[in-house]
Amino acid sequence: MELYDTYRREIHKFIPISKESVSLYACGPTVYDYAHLGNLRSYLFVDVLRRVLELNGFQLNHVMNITDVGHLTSDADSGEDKMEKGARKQGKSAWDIAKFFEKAFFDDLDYLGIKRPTTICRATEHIPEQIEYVEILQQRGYTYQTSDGVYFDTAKLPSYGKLAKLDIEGLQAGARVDIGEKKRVTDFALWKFSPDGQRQMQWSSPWGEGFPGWHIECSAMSEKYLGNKFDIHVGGEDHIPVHHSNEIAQCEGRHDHQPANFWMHGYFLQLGKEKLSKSGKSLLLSELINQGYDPLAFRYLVLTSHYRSHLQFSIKALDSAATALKRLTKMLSQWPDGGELSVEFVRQFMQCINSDLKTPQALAVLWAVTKSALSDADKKATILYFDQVLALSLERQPVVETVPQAVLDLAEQRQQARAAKHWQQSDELREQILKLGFAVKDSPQGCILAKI
RNA sequence: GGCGCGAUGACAGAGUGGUUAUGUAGCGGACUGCAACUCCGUCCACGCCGGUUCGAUUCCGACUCGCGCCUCCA
Repeated sequence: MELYDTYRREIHKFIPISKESVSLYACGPTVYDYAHLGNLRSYLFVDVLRRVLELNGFQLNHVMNITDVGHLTSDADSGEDKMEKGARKQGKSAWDIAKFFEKAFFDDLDYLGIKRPTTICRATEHIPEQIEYVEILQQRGYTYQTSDGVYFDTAKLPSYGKLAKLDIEGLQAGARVDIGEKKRVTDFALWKFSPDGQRQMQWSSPWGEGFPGWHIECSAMSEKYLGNKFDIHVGGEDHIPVHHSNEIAQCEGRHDHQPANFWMHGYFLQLGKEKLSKSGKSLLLSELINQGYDPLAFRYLVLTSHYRSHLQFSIKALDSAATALKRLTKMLSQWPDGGELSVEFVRQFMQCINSDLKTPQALAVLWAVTKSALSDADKKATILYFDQVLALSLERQPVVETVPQAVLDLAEQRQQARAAKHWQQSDELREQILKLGFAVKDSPQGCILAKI
């Protein structure tokens, strides 16, 4: 299979380091708030990647971090701590906040059919590893200290910023934030001293009481669980210029090479003209579920676009995805089991997904199967094979609704009216049933009631 | 201000130097008491101006517009 590597800006054949398993590190959430739909798109991308690798026969060693340390509100290493701010707002401890939003995050992943990583690691549970990492960088001469922390000296690394094609001079000139005591705009904190007053989260270190910088946790934990060279590192596109550039710098500072063979990035979901963000506009999966949407309709919508292009979210687009998904599950539920895979369609499907995860084309293959000359049983078997990657739960039976007695009574009355050809009365009864939230569909076997 | 990316039909979104996905919506028809569902058929596109070419939506250049990052962010 072939995957796009941001570092080389090219598609390359994927060859794992070990035949035993694929090592995959995914940047996880900072758990100080709910994940919005944009965040979730990124985890859907990782899930598709993982399922495609698995369908190709690879075992996965999938590690994801949970950033439960506060850090600061800006990459300029200044401003207020997000976690502590959230804690103060809600009157809870920073630790409680982290635990609460971590659970909410995994609930969302479950709704979307996203597989859990094989290893989940929390930043607060790996403080010694992070301190050790900084110590080694210090010994190797890549750090300097200011009044508020220990910083990585990016000037010591000629290759700094290659991933993002950063123009250091340009950044320096165009910087919109005060760089404080930092020597260079791209320098970043490895360890921060506790500011005035006590923080809820702080630890002792060779440099004093404080807390780790944002980027060091990923370097320390990926190395602990996957070694200093692993197969794939994934994250959102926003991580390219800062977070991942800094992770590479840290690894090069310690090992003289960058940590991953492939860097893959999921692109943003956009809401109209506005970008989703945690501080500004946000849209939650739980809101859609409360409005009656199947969460997997969102998954379908995400699959209709390629992970490396922006996706314009709208309720209209979600509706069209929901309709398409409903039609598919309905079709599948009416087809018999026991069919055989279509070798040709499976080949086409694999060709799509193995070519840098082309899920839009893969869905087109799926629809081609539904319209093909195959038997219904073979169509079903083939499509369910695809569903190992799509994970749209296409095999589920349509939900059996509990219909209130009042609705059943009205439906019975309507049947009688229809039998008597009292069409006007029949239509009025249908209106009444509709107001109670049920649609009426007549069939030769009687009428079918479906919740709207 | 600096760096990068993109402009495809009503919407979302693929792809391609000539045969122009896919889904939803629309339209026409079948079915239905009327609908819904389903089925059959069908319309609509490649921002603008030049260039290369037998031929460009696809390649190159300018322009216009939009977006992302350089604050938080997936």
